[in-house]
Amino acid sequence: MRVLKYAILGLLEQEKQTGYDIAAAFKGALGQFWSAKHSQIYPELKKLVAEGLIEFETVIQGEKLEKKLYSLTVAGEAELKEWMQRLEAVDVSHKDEFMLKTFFISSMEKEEAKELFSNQLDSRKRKLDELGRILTELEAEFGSNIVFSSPEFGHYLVLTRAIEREKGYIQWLERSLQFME
Amino acid sequence: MRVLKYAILGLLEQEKQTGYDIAAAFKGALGQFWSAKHSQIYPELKKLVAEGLIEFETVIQGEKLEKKLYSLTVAGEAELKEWMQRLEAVDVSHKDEFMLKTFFISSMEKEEAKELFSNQLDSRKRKLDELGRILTELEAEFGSNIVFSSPEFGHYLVLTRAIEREKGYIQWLERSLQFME
DNA sequence: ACTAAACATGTAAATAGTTACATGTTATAT
DNA sequence: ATATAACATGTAACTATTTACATGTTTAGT
Repeated sequence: MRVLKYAILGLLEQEKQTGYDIAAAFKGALGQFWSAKHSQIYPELKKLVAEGLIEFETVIQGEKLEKKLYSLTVAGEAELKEWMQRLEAVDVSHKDEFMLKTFFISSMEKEEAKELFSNQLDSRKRKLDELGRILTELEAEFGSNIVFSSPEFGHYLVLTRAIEREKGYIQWLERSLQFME
Repeated sequence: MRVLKYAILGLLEQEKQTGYDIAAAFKGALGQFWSAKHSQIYPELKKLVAEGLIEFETVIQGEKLEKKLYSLTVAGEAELKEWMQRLEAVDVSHKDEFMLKTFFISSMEKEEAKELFSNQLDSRKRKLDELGRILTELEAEFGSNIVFSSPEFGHYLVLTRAIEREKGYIQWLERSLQFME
């Protein structure tokens, strides 16, 4: 499927940037739904250059640090657009190791299961707090007038989705814990 | 992490079964959160036998079809238990290609974006219907008295989680579409 | 001046997962 | 009888991803 290819094309469409910047982007809100390590990014960038979808200019940072600023070619823009418009089927298995354990819950003692769920609940709550803080920052910077045409609309949508996903998970964990009483 | 290893151990703890049965299990509710193809399952089974975590007896089906019924060894049971009790950190990136596209939504025309979201909404609604039917079947078979000690409690929890996940996704899609008006 | 964190780029080796190749048996419906 | 779907097991090749190895520069704080 080469999804990383499109992730990179999409990021470069927003802004000229280095491989390092791309790796950093995956550490933000985007990383909730897609990410890759630099060891995967650099070879992919090389491949995309070879395919003529992106190009780069070498820029000197400070005295001698050479960094590569990548940008989309016309062909790259076309490929990105084609992928964006594709209507793909919903993929089934969003892998989740915790839910795999849950499936096997009958092999556990009730107290063990409760501990497992409580611990997961704590982690999810902490993550929700963190996401809430990021949203607050975004709203502080752009106000509540983020609409379709705003460049940060995508960021906003992804954040709200991540937050609601956590909320849903938390509710389910709480109800499941009650169920175990 | 070798999660497939634990998926197999967990399934074998519930019941003696063949590689084919394991592949079939991933096509049910469990498959919403973990799955693997038979081409990954068979080599993993071989590896687990070599490690002494599972063993098999060859059974003749009909005239000459040899099938291998796998079961847990004592060591396998211990490994499964150890994994079940592990309190692991929530992993960040649950990869979702649609959300990746969403992040890049500002590169689209509004009408294109609406089509993308409407299409996703339809798929999600169809999936929700399907999951609802499976839950109805489960409740028809076991009634609403599925409690912690029931062997189908894990199945029930996983199904309810899958259903609520879809509901949350659908709500977010609907609100996002309204936002685009 | 010095140090630590952040910036910056790569490769190698291993593991995980998918698609394609390959084969044969058994049960069910017509 | 016969065809089809389901049962059953494997390997090969490729793609995707992670962990580890490897190196060097720049910026910001003390």
